[in-house]
Amino acid sequence: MARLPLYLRALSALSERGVPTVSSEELAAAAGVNSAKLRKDLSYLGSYGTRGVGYDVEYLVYQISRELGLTQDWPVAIIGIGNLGHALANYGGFASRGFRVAALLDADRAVAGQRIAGMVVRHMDDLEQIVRDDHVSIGVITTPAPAAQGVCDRLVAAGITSILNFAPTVLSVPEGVDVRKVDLSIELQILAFHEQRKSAVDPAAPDLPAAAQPAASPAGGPAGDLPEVMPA
Amino acid sequence: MARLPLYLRALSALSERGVPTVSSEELAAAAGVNSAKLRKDLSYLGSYGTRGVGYDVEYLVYQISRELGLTQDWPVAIIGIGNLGHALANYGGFASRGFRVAALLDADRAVAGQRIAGMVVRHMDDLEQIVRDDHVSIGVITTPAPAAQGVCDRLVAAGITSILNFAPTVLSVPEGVDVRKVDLSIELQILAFHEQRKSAVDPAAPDLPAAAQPAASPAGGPAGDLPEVMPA
DNA sequence: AGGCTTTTGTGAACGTGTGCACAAAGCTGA
DNA sequence: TCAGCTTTGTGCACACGTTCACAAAAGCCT
Repeated sequence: MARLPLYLRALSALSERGVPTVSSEELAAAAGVNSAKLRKDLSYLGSYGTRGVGYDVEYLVYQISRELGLTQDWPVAIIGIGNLGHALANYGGFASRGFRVAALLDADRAVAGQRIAGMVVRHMDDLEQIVRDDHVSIGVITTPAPAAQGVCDRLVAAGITSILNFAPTVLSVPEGVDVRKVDLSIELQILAFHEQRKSAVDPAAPDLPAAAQPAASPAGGPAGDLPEVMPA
Repeated sequence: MARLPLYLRALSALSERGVPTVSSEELAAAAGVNSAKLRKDLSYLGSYGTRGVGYDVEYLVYQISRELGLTQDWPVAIIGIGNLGHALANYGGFASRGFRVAALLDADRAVAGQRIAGMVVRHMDDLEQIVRDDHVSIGVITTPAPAAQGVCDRLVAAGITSILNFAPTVLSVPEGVDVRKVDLSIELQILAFHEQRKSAVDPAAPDLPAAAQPAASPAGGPAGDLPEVMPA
């Protein structure tokens, strides 16, 4: 389940405060979910609670860590050392939970060779060798969108089956390869959508702005030209 | 719907290539979804397709942009100018679609005053004033986790009702405020989970490691001490 | 020892989202 | 004008995730 990491984080916080046991109600509140859902999720791992008492925090932390595979470490390669790749390389959150940044790669030979976060950036040419030698199991793509699919293909060909994609593209991968995507502009657009709904009292935008009539569409127009219609 | 931004991106790409119309089948493939689902999503906006032909690309781009509220621009404030905040400030993906970084803020007076991405970083003390004067409608939290809830509360008090949270915490907000979260380590943990499942042939970790027996738990232990059990 | 309280684990109802399949609609060409 | 082809829009069934509600279990207090 995709909620286990959330529970794990809440449990870790409790653990640091020295709390020995926690009820499903408390833990659910901390994770922001329904308590019945939480119990069902945990029961999927086995019966690790004690009725009338709750769950043993330390024990549950271990069980979830094990289920998530965090008892081993996962070497991660970051491909594309631009703004975001740079930030991720320096991000402390990786190492804290079983993830280790094993390699940084970039297609630009001016970037390759630089030291970032204590590591030397390698060139894309070495991708296959690095993946093999360092047993990299997870690839993080932080390249520009046009390069993402090509990088993805090379990662898959090199044997990687888990990819975290920050590039704003839909990656196509063969069966058996997991891709998760993080897309900032999509998140913002969803927020904008809801924000607009809240202030829906304003005069609604016209359904058929002259600039966007479907009839006689310019067809070949080099586009990018969003109609600049700005409702009042 | 949360898929509209995906469609919009695919449509924009088609638009740039000068494609005049597109069928639900093609667009669905580009967005990586089922064609029936796509048609249903689009029909929710109204009947903008032509049977036997497909959808007019430019027209649909406009309709979706309007639905998402992208025909107006949304001033965004980034709070917490660390690695990630720095990267986001320089990220071009914001401006490209109706979003404008209106302000950068940080609690550290050594950071406030610096110029980043052509803007002067302001101090947190000015948050309320900045939100009011610049009509900021979306707050992006890139602070460390412990500071996130406090920042969130101040944003909400200042009148912001949409928050994009990068800090690894569950934010609690009053009714009517939308929070979306982007959590790198959760994404990685989900990948690790599936990765472990794939290689599930390895000798399973023990169910009851001595280090994590629930009986006689150390209780007050200052935790953070994940059992260091590493199966084999 | 036995009843009372607390809390888990889960059966069952509910709601939502997904995908199939097909009729209606529009275009094209003769 | 009309037949035939293409593609949308949607009714329907299904599967999944969510939530309620409660019985069984465990601890505690008298």
